[in-house]
Amino acid sequence: MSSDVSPLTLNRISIYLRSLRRLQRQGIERISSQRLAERFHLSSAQIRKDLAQFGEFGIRGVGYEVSELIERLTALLGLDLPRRLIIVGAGNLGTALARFVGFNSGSFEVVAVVDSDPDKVGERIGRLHIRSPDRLEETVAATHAEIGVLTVPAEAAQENYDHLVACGIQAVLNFAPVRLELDPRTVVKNVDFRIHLEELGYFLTRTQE
Amino acid sequence: MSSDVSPLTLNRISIYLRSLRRLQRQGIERISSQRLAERFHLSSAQIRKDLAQFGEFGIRGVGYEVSELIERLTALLGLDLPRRLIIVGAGNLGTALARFVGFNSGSFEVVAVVDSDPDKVGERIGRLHIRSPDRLEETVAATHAEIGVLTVPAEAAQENYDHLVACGIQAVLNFAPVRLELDPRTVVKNVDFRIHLEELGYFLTRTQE
DNA sequence: CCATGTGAACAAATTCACAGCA
DNA sequence: TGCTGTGAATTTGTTCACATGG
Repeated sequence: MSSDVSPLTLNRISIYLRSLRRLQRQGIERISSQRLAERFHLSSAQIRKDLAQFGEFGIRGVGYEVSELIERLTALLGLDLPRRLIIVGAGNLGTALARFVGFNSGSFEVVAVVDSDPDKVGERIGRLHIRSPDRLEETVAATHAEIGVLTVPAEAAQENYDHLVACGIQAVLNFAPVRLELDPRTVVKNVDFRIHLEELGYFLTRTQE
Repeated sequence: MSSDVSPLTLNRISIYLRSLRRLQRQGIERISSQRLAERFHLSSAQIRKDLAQFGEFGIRGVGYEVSELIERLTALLGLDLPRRLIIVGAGNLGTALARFVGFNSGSFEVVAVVDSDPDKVGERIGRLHIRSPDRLEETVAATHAEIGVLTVPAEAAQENYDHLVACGIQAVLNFAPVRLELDPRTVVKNVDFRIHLEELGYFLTRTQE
């Protein structure tokens, strides 16, 4: 289908959805793009443009039905289906993410943690046992994991990514500070803390001197 | 100064720097934008455009001197100065980040961890004790922390941000899934895992049906 | 009448392509 | 000669402003 939606738009859709859920909790049933924008520091024109890409969700002269819009956006992002995560790399970050609420809420759930260190294999993180990557394919198949989370050191990132791809994983969230060489059949989102820190550093040098 | 550099450019500068350091470790002394682009899947024209914003770093007909370019970019990002981080929120994520290598390498260092839970105050994370936010101003002053890292729940993010700002923090890395209402004297970078997961979810729904 | 949905205007970012210098 | 540095062309993203329809 029309898979050519800009990632910027998609990010904003996530934000709209989150905002709408808040409104819903507050019992608000209808909202205009104008008021939604004011409430959450967004742009009303952009809200309309973004939404219009996916259909006519609003009622002219009235606004949007909160619950209906939530449903539509939820379906759009596939949040009505469960998404199972497999974490590769049980260091500080991997371990924390395995327990992290954001990774275990809504439709997302961590179903497996893998680490190549034999000393770690067998250890427990919450209710999960750390597994060896030797049987990654089996693990992926058994748990129906769809999203791989890479929390290995930079040097090991590419091989682990390749391994995940070989096991049928199509979506990867990469925390290793490397540009991976990508298989075209996958999507990868990079989360790179150091880049953010360095950006903040740049700002601090500008303001301090 | 010319503080109006796009964040996109700045992100790429970080990536160039990282790539150059790798080349340096491999003993490469000179590189052209062309070969740098090939090696790390970048765009050569963009490399030149990005660098040219900050001066004439290259030699026509030859390329760039790796070590010199590293020096210049390091200074540009202020990575020649130490940057101290204070982590606010000692949950799973905050605790992991306090120990995370990426947050304790190069010029970055975690110098304090703060949590409002009295049961946590006094506990140790590595060589740091968790402190109470009551004396945040003192803590910031004593540790010379410059960058605040927000790892508190969404509901608590705004107040903790405001508190950091009141204590003189100008740069914040926000992990809470909220759009903060910003003080204009600060820069904030948001890291929002859920947005990334939802983007991946969108892709999976497109390819699976 | 009022807020959506949208073409048209504008702005930002990227890519192209080449003049100019080592 | 061969690369950088850079205007010009193009693509992408955002904002404006209004015709359209509930």
